[in-house]
Amino acid sequence: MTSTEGHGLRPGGRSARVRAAVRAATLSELAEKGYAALTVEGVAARSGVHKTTVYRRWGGVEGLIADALEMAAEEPWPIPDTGSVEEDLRALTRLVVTGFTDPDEGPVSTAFVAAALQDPAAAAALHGFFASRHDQAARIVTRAVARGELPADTDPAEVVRAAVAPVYYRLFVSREPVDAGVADRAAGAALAAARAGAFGYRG
Amino acid sequence: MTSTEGHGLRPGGRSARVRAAVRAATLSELAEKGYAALTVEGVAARSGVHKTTVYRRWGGVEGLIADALEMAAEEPWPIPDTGSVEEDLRALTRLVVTGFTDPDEGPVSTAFVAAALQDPAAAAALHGFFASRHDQAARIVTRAVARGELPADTDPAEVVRAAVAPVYYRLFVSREPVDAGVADRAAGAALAAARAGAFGYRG
DNA sequence: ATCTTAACGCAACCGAAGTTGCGATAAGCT
DNA sequence: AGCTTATCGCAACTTCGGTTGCGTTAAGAT
Repeated sequence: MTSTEGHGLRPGGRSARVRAAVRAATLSELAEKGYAALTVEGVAARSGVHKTTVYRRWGGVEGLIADALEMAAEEPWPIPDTGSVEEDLRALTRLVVTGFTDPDEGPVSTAFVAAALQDPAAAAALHGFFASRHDQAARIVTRAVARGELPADTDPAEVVRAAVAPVYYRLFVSREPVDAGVADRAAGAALAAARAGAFGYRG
Repeated sequence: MTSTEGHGLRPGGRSARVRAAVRAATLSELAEKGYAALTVEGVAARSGVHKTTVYRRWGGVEGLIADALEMAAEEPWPIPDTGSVEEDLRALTRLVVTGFTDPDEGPVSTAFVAAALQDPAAAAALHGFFASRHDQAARIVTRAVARGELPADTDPAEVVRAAVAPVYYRLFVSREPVDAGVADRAAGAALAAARAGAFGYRG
């Protein structure tokens, strides 16, 4: 865990290639067939790596997901910085909407949530992923506080959660359609609550 | 679909017994082992019904979930009515928290969300379930509007969504712990936004 | 009471996911 | 270059979820 490539005990040429091939194949399989149809044999066939190797190094489907999640958590996020909290929050919630409705990345993102619901390791990985996202997105709020747009004792991560939560709620719980309008209203509501001081560290 | 028991073509004694036994076994299995471990064979063994019968009438695991969901959607919900929106909303979000963290009903509720993520039929059933819940909970807001506690053009269901969404977000997406405090803050934020007019039908 | 047939039980079968033991390959070290 | 051993490929096996064909039971109608 010291370097970027810190999983295998022998991270040299062959193992690295195997790892990269399996990771890529996992993402492709998820994008095409979704989580329900993700199988070790499918990933093995697509990657050209033998299935026993995949079973040994990743343990199974859950391991593949967890690995892909850790990879996804590392790459940074284009946090908006327009100079206005309102615009920033709207851009943020719209980013979430596209991330889950886009034909390319949508199935993959959805697969992460689905996997977390069935495997503790994937759940832990997802927790880490969103902790990272909260950290990054919180800057939107801290900047707004610095500009005096929001109360000084506002909890940044809490605003972020309130903004994006309704989008996720419709996507995965109530199963209602989501679009840019939903994103905008969610961002607006979170902002209104923040302005009213609802996200202060003391109630 | 005319009567309460409207699925089988021959709803008489035996079929009804089979149906009830399978439904009960499904809920028990979900509560004990969770959705990931839910199998037709397990339900068949526990219910005393042969597995071929279960496969024929329910089609598979997804059908079992969808059936259980429809059953759950029918039973009403103890919507709070304390006379204060703030108290009502808090009670509502707390109801959600206990519904998913309680050792008994928690795994079953979670299973419904998990199943919807993998099967379109379960997703449709879950959508219907929450549409019903929104309808029932909206009364909290309509009463508040009638009392003059909230703006007249407030969208009731939108307030409900905003109140409960952060709880679900932590449960299934960010994987953060939830308790009564989280429930109270989520209700408070939704209320603050509603008072500010963020849930008016016109932006 | 009798008859028709939908619904169920049963046993055998099929296929794919997951496991195991062993031999082959190639990192990484001297 | 040569050696050691972690890692991978391979084939056979096991297990279990799911399917099929057929005989049996009992619901519902006359």
